[in-house]
Amino acid sequence: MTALVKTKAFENDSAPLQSDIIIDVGGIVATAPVKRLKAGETLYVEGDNAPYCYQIVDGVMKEYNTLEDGRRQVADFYGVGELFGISESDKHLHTTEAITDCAVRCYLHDAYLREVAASPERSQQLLDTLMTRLHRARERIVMLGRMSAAQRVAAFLLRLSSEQETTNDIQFVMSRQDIADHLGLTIETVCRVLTTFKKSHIIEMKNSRLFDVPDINALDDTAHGMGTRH
Amino acid sequence: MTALVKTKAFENDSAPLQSDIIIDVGGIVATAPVKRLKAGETLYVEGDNAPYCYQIVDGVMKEYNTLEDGRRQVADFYGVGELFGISESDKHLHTTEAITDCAVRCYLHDAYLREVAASPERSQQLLDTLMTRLHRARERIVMLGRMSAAQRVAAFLLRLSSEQETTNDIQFVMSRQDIADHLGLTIETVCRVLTTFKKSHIIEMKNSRLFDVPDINALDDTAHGMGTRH
DNA sequence: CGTGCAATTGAAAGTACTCAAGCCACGTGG
DNA sequence: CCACGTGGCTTGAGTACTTTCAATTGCACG
Repeated sequence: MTALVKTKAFENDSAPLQSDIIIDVGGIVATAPVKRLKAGETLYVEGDNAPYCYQIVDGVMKEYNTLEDGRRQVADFYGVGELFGISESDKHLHTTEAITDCAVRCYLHDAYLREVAASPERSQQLLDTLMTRLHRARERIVMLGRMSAAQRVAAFLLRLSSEQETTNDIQFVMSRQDIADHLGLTIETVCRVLTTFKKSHIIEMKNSRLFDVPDINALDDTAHGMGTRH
Repeated sequence: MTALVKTKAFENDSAPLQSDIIIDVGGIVATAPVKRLKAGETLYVEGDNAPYCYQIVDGVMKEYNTLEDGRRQVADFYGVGELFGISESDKHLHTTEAITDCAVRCYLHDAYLREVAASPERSQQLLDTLMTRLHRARERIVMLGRMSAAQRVAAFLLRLSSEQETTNDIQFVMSRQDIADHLGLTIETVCRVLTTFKKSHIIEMKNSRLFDVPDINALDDTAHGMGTRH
């Protein structure tokens, strides 16, 4: 349950990072350097050599592909504790960029895999991570293939909501463009759907990145209920 | 390089299965029972307990999800040699059905994972399989999120083409409905796109499931070229 | 108070969908 | 042998939803 919400990173550099969430994946945590990124900074680009894989210590990152014509498809957002860049064999297959200021632990790819191979538990752990990612990807395939704009946005809000323990609020860090690129929609459609939700009193917009959801079930109905594709 | 093409399974039950392609994944091949399925038969349904994972010995299968309203999203097609059902933790997450007559080797899920855990190479092998699946899934996410109907169909034909070593022909076993459910389109849209391709002389339809592609580059251009979503 | 970027709204166009009907190959029964 | 029914595929007409293009508004910042 990672939170794709704003954290207070860098407000005080001596403040403890949320490293209690970090599992020592290979006994290599101690030696793994931590890299800090400013919001908007790119960690690596699709096609780059992939000597490292990474685990988020603080912040939120997005992983995306750019098409020939400049459109983007955001594969996933990662929050604190999540590992990424591991599934790339040799070259990175995505571009990964910090949405907020971030801190990431860098593991040498080879060393990491060696550690994994040497330990059944760690192997199992990585296997679980990959399987989870695969499930997430498959869910998104269903979403992109078969759900309407309203359903996609509702499902996305639901995901955000489930990832934070706050009562009824949804606070998030990604832009409308990021959301659109994640859901396979345009920014305008995302806006219009949100406006519709607001008018239907499914959500209340405290500000453009902080919503209140008085009745989460209404949102859930929207995500799963009627509304064919198109 | 699995072939999602018609095989001559069951024409002669004593004919050697294409088991030369089968890698002995765990020394458990010898003891793994082989199950035979008629075309259209369901191996397991979403939500079933998942005691086994499977590897295709012969035939082509499809793995899909059914939505509340009856629409389907085909996650993937599997051909000879491919392993599936492994990423499910406890319950199956998809329904899997034989498209052609099939033969599948059944591995006890737990035993298989134990074998994997005990062997670094096998572990690596499974890791590779999962990573490949993840890449495939991500490619499909881009496709479903950002590509037009024509691009999706072209990309699908390209995949089929690359999976068979025949000169210019594309022979396949899945129905228009399967294709539509795989690409997130309707059966009518698939037909119309194919008709367009035929009129543009990008393909020639020898019969409804056997096409000729005189110029594969034209198809490639269609898959990657212009044609925004909507 | 202007500047710049993000978000929102409007109007028009386009793509893919729905519904409905026609076509074709094939198997069955008279 | 042929009429008939079935299932898969194709085509047509009209519609609905999303996109595109073009402003406009809102908000933070200097």
